[in-house]
Amino acid sequence: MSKLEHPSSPLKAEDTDSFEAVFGLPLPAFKPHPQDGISRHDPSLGAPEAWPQTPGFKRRIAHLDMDAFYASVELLRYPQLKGLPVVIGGGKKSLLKQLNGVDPADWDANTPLHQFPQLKSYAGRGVITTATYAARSFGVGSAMGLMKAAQLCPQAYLLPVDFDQYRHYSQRFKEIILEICPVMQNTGVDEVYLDFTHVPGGQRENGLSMAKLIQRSIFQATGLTCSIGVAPNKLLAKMASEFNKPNGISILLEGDLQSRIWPLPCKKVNGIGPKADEKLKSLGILSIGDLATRSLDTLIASFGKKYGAWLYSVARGQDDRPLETHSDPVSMSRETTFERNLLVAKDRQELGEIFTRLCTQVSLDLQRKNLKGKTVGVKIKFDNFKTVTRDQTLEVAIDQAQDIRHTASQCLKRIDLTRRFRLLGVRVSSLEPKTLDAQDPQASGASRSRPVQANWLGES
DNA sequence: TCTGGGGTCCTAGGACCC
DNA sequence: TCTGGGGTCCTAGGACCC
Repeated sequence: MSKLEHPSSPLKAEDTDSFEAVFGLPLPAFKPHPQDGISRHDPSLGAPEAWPQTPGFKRRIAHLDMDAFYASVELLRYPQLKGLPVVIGGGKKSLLKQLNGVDPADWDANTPLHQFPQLKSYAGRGVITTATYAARSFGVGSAMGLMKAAQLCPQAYLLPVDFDQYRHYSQRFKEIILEICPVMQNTGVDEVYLDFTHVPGGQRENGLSMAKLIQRSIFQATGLTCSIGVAPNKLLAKMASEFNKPNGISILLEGDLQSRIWPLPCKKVNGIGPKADEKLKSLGILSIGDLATRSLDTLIASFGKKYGAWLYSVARGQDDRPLETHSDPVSMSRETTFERNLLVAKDRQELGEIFTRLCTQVSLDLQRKNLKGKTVGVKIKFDNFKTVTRDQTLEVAIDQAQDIRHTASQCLKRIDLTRRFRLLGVRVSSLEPKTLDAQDPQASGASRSRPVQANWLGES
């Protein structure tokens, strides 16, 4: 932190002069901050959608990733757990409550350690969502079953997920960022892409100054740390943000491709998952450098036209995707894994209640976002983990729970349910904004035309 | 006592239309 | 009477991401 240029050093002339030369405007949306004199974005003047591609400007794209976000937020609330192994788990709240008789709602910064449940006293389904770094050193991590984690680290404390809290901190750190760099792409609660290219000071030290400023501003405002990678594009920035975790910054230049990217295993690329990685390995391609030795034709022959061509460009560090500063939701869904596998013939009542609850939740989610959708679908995961989906598209978009439930039960009828299953899900897609015109007769059309008949659960 | 929940995007076949 | 060829929409499944 000793070499910080911000906030004390004045803005250099080149930062603004070139901006003015390009836009013919004196930095309309930026003005010096009264405290440090650094130009900050003024939200009241509106944010640009994206920077223009400008010859002479080095594209400087950052990827910012909060460190162990959920777990770190929990540690802010329960500092007595700091330094100890803690996992945030998908266990049901009621289960956690049973473990030691203390309701998580009653925890606070003074709760003694013995009132937090530990993995060793947990029995049931569920996986880890996030683990603190102390817990990760035992080999436990995201997506691992809680029971398996209990074997590796029985003394780890187990906390329930609290999405409201995470969303709150998510908004907070993104507000901080937007004050400094207004071109931001949301890619989840705990990470964003940023475009420093034309932000005043964004080119300084190839983006290091700006990354430091953002990192420190977030820490001062929230007490949370993050890691930032800055590179010529999103592909490389994403990888760079992992180089120096936690609380690190990595700056990647064009010339660093061979030395810093090629040695990495293919799996590190955002978009190469377990399946593709297996296939690459079977072809003798272990590292990104290996990938770069293969011809375009070879890769297309093995992976298809689109994915093969994408792999070819990935190996060369090429990626010209712009940041997407807006996105409309495509679908909304709710699903749940039961505490035990259920059978329609035996568990009709329980399934009916779960089904209704899922439809109601999706309906409320849609209404909260002022959306409705034309396609309704269901998902079943059987006891053997085979997943099937069915969906149906309606003439009119809907958002009411009973309409969703009616269409979803039509879908369920098309699935053979003589086998036990572990998960039920309900989804609405083909979303469109809800018209605010209350007079619209179509708004309740689906409900009106709904035939009254027994559905798959034998209810009316 | 294996294996969550909420998403996005892609593919591929069939229906249907011009 | 051989295989015409676009285009779009719908559906099911699957890979991948956080």
